[in-house]
Order: sequence, then structure tokens, then C-alpha cells
Amino acid sequence: MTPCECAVADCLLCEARLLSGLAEQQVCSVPGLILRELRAPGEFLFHQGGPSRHLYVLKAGYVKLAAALPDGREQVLGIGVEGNLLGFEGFSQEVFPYSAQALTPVHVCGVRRTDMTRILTGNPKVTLDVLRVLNAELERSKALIMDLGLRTAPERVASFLLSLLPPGRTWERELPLPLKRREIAEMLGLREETVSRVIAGLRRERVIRTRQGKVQILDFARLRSQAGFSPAEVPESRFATA
Amino acid sequence: MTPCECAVADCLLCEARLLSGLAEQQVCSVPGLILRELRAPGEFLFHQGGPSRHLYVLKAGYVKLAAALPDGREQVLGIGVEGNLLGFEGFSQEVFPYSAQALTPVHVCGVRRTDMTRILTGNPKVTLDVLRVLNAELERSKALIMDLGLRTAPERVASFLLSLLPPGRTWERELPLPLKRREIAEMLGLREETVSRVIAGLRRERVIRTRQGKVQILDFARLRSQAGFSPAEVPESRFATA
DNA sequence: CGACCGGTTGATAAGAGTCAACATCCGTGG
DNA sequence: CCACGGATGTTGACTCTTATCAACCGGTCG
Repeated sequence: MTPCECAVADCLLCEARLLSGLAEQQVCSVPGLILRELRAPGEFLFHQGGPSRHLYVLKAGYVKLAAALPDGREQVLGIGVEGNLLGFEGFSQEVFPYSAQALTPVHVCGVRRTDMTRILTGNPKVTLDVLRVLNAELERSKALIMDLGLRTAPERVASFLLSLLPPGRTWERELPLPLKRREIAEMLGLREETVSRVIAGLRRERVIRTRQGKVQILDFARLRSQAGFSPAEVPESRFATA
Repeated sequence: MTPCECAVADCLLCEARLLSGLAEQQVCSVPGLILRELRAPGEFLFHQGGPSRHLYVLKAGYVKLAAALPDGREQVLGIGVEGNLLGFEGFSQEVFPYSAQALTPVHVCGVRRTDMTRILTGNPKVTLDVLRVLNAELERSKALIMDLGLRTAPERVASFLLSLLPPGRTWERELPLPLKRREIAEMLGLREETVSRVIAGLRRERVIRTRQGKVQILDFARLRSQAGFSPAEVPESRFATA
């Protein structure tokens, strides 16, 4: 019953038990089951098309999830944050349908797919948690679909900026923005130049302030109205889920 | 152990057992647990923003899943087909984040959310199945994101048409197309007129043939190349999952 | 028959993409 | 410590795709 050595609270995996040898023990303490990995910015956790032998739980850092078309066009499908499951689609498939690349120093726990199946079947509670996490991910995907399908460029950028806000907290603070213009564009189905222009506009209008990998929202109301949300509507955070 | 009265093979729910009173019995045979519903085309299974008291398993028919922005713009998020879970996001939320509307006569089984939790905790196997279905849905969402984020109008339409193909089967046959031009447009982030023009073009070029709620693919290779898929790549069916 | 709905087509406008130049930031090495 | 070089970000001029507005066709159903 020693707490998991990685010492992250509420970890899906750490909560799970596994019958190994004689006794039920915490998953984390079964030797060789969980591999803890550290990745530097730019490094890949896995590649689109590569064999999906592991699933990951993201413990710390930001990860870019992206898929490319054969001609090279790339779409950022989402940003993984602390607590997210990565490569879970590998659970029912042989190859990863997209790549995961560290944006910041990243800390993950990896589990072999086969082990994960065992863990899941033996831990209904964990499975329910996984269900919830997956559901949340589906939500985020649908939100991105809404952005791409029916918002204009300025609306998409505004919506994106709002999605940087952590759930409960209101704006005020300076927020980390681990994506380059290029990557924001690839996420929003726009071009780098367009994103730059829109952001420049927002800056001119004193709606936001940008500073080197950080953004500060100065006029929350205006940003929200520009994003096309209803006055009351609080856009669920699609980014900082942590 | 009487087979489920709805007589659909491989139904997630029917496979599940539930401890009710004294004995474990099939979920379907517990009176009052499953409500079977029949909906006419145009009718809603549930509304965006409405309270999510039930989850549904779609047994037969097509269902349109769509969400609207406060200003009325509507995005079709996907098409539900036989075997799909509907309103499952309600599992972790109080209100449905989108609406579900029958496109054809539709047959669903509904379960109260609270009952579903009980079913899931007691049936690890079912939970794994649900996981897989949810995963598949995530895939479909990501595929739509790819369409919206980096394909042009003609590419989107081609990609959409290919997504009508059932998984294993090759083209040849005439395929059902339960969506109006308007709805295709709402799904692809385009306008009715644009979809119409692109389809007209494909028809002129003898790539497809259209006839009253049906499409026939005449030139599979050309359609696939127009969609921007790699030569080998078979686009996973995002539509007729059944 | 006439109204309505879904679909098609045309002319024009607007939004975003493209290409190209330039500005900034930052790390590196002299 | 400063100067250079590459990567990132900004801005401008022009182009092209797709949206918009409008008319029209063909079927269906009162």
C-alpha cells in the first residue's frame, strides 16, 4: 500500500489493482508493468501509423496530437494535458491514427496494451474512469468540430483563446500558450498569417496581450462575444483540463 | 435465458446481466429497465441543452447528431447508425451537448442513466465494449476534424461520399444517402449550393450517379484521389458502421 | 392548379490563402 | 559582451475559393 512512487494524485492507473502472483497490489508497484518516461520538447511519444503497443497516461507537460494527410498537410487534433490518456485508440487498433509530440518537457506513464486490458477487466471502477476521460475527449473533439465547421477565422481564434482558460478560474492571470502560430493555425484550419493577423487585431483592440509563449486576456466579454458564444455560455475548457 | 425480445444480435445491452431481486438475469428481461422506442423521421430522440436522463442504443435507422450555435448556425456532428450509442456524453453530464433527430424510422433502446451505471459496474465485459464503441466514435470525430480542418470543398464532398461505403464491401452497389444537400453541407462546413455544385461536377464527370436519396459510385479510384487519400488508404467508414 | 420543398445554376462579393518582404526574438559562438 | 544566423512572427498586395443572393426547375401534395 505504499503510495505510487510517481506521487501524482488521482492517477487512473495508480488507483488500479492487479492480481500478480499471490496478492492484489497497486498497479504501480508491479515491477515492469508501468514504464515511466520523460520526453524533451519536440520528441515524439508515438507516430501516426506506428504500431500501438502502449497506452500512456500524461502526468505532466503538454503534448500535441496531430495527423497528416499523405500530401503533408497536417491537422492538430488536440492538445494533451495532465491527466489525459494518450494513444488510447490504440486500444482497439493496431496502429496509431495520429502522432503525439511533446511541446514541453513531458512526463508519462506507459502501459502495454495487453496489460491495460487486464487492468481494465479487473478494475471496473478504473474502467468507468476511463469511460469518463474518453467522454471528455469526445466533447473536446466535438467542440473543435464546431469551431472548424461553422466559425470564421476571428471566431475560431477567439474560441481557441478562451479554451486556454482553466475550468473554474476566471481570466486575470497570464496563461501559458505552448503553441506556435503555425500550430494554432494547424489546429484551427487556418494559415499562420491569418492567425497572426487576427491576434494582431485583438492586441490592437486591447482585448488581449501576448508575450512570448504567454497570453493575457484583458477583455473577457469582448473575446467571448467575438467567439460567437451566447452571453451566458462558458466555453468548457478544451485545453487545460487539469 | 430467453433471447432478448428485440432480437438484435450482438446488442451491447442485451448481453449484459443485472442482479435484480434474487437472480442475475438478462438486462432486457428486467421489466421496466429498458424502454424500447420507435421514432418517425424528423422526431427528436433528445434535444441539445435538454436534461440527459437516458442513454440510447440505436437498433435500426439513421439519426442525425447536430449542435447549434446561439445565432442559429448548425453543425452536423455525425450520423448515428445501427449499434451506435446515443447520448452517452450524458453519462458524465447533466444536459445533452447536442440533439439527435431521426432521419429515417428509428428504433432505439433507452436506459436510465442511473441504471446504466449499475449495468456497467456489474458487467466489465460490457464496459469494455462500450469503451470500444466510444473509441470508434472518437475516430469518426477525428476523421471529421481532418475533413473540416484541411480539405477543400471538393475534397470534403469526395471524402464524405467515400464514408458512405460499408466497411468490408466495395462500392458497386447503390448506397442510401439519408441526408439532404443542406444537411451534407452542415456536416462539411459548407453551403448547400457548394455541395450541389460539387456533386453536379462529379456527376458530369461520371464519377458518381445520384438518384433520389441514393448514390452510386462509378469511379472509386477517382473519387478517392479527389478526396486526398493516399492510393492504398481505405478511408474507414464513418457512416455505415453497422 | 398552385404552393412548397429540395435541388440546381449563375453573377457577384467577401473571406481567407498565397507569396514575398521585413521585423523580432533568441541562442550560439566569436 | 556583442554580432550573427535561423526560426518565429508580422505585414502588405494580390489571388482564388467559397459564400451570398437570386432566379429557376421539377416533383409532390393538398
